[in-house]
Amino acid sequence: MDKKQTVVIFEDNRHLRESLEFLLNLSEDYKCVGAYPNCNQLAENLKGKDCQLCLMDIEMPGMSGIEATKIIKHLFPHINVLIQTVFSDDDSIFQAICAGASGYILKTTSPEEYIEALKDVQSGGAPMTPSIARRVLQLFKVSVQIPTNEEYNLTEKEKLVLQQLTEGKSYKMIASELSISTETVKTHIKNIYAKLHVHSSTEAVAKALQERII
Amino acid sequence: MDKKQTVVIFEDNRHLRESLEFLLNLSEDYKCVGAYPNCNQLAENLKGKDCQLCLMDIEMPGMSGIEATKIIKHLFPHINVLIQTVFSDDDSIFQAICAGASGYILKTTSPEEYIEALKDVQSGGAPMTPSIARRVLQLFKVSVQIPTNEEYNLTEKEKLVLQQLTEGKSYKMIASELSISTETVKTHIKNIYAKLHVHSSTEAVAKALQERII
DNA sequence: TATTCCATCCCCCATTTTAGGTATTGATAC
DNA sequence: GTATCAATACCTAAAATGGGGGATGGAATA
Repeated sequence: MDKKQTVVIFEDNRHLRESLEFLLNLSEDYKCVGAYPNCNQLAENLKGKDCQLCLMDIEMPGMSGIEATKIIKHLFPHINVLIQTVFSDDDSIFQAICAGASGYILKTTSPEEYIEALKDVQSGGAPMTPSIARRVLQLFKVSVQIPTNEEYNLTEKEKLVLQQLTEGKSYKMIASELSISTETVKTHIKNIYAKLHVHSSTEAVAKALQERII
Repeated sequence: MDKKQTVVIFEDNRHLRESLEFLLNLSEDYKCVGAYPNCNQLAENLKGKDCQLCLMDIEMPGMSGIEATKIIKHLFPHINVLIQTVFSDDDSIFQAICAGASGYILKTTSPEEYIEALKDVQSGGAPMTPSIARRVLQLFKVSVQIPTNEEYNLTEKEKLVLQQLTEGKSYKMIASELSISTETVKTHIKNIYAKLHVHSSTEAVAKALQERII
């Protein structure tokens, strides 16, 4: 790395804030270009600073670190936000991550690990504790998992037809796509409706997409 | 914790496998109830073992640890799978996590950290490195974010109607739901079609659900 | 061999949806 | 004070869809 990474600190505890500033400026790879006790002038504080990384406290008077993170990621998407907090409060850290934070560290962390976490973020990592990671994983699984709703016993052709339906195609288009007559498409769709217990294409598409039957 | 946690090991390197078994049986909290060099008799190996945790190598002759993880999570969803690997190969670890793994550790990890990771998993955590965590985060954001497809300029009423449409309702049902005439519903839907550039309800529903316009 | 299941096609008929319009009201903007 | 737009509603006609049948050949299965 050629140049020092620029860091801005938001931390209401003066002692900690100044310690961090000191620590960063001591290091070879980082320099602190701003340190503030709250986020009430967030935008002005960051404007024109060429800031690459934010150290963000969660609990601060006025705007919370989570709100601030959202705003930063909206105004300056390139800035990585690293949350720092006293207690490992899963819920607020989780919220912070959802708000766009790149990771978090405990304030009880040793100076070496602090710098380590900064490097993790810089190299594209997202430092977080296992319990946070698990929560993220679970959320992720919820939205990605295939809920094994293959229980409708659709045949291969029926799945194909349903697939086409979810792409918004009409009977005619499906027919030509699958090289069968529209009457056959109709028969398949009738059977699909019976199996899914629906009575219209919109219902079928909604069910297929929401339960990922496709 | 009252009883020892039961662990099964899948690891093709005999030396490592036996070391792990030894390490686990030495510990206060774990006992190894099986250790196998591959996953070719996976189901039989786990059946009737009351196994709570699996240590799973990724690279093994025959079935890979990722395949094995999928099968385990399908057959025995309660079992937590902890991936162990020599190199921090982001991609396969990521795949393993998608397959349902609860975390992973490097084989170079010290015995203390090994036990630490096991405890993390047991207490609901998901040990992983920052780089993996970042990838999971990114994927998570991709699947959760609202892709700002508010660019269709739907009015409030139109969004409402579209919402109902995605629930599979007919014009009549929407009309009575929103206490307007079906003719008005029709008008709204015509406008929706024009704005989304679609020509049927299935297309509209597909677009709405896939792009999360709802 | 008989039976069952799947994929294919056809018919009829009622209902729903789509595609053109037009029109009124109220609110907001210029 | 006029223009614009959202929301409301109606009309007509064409097109698509849904629900009820029935029929055939082929493959798998009992």
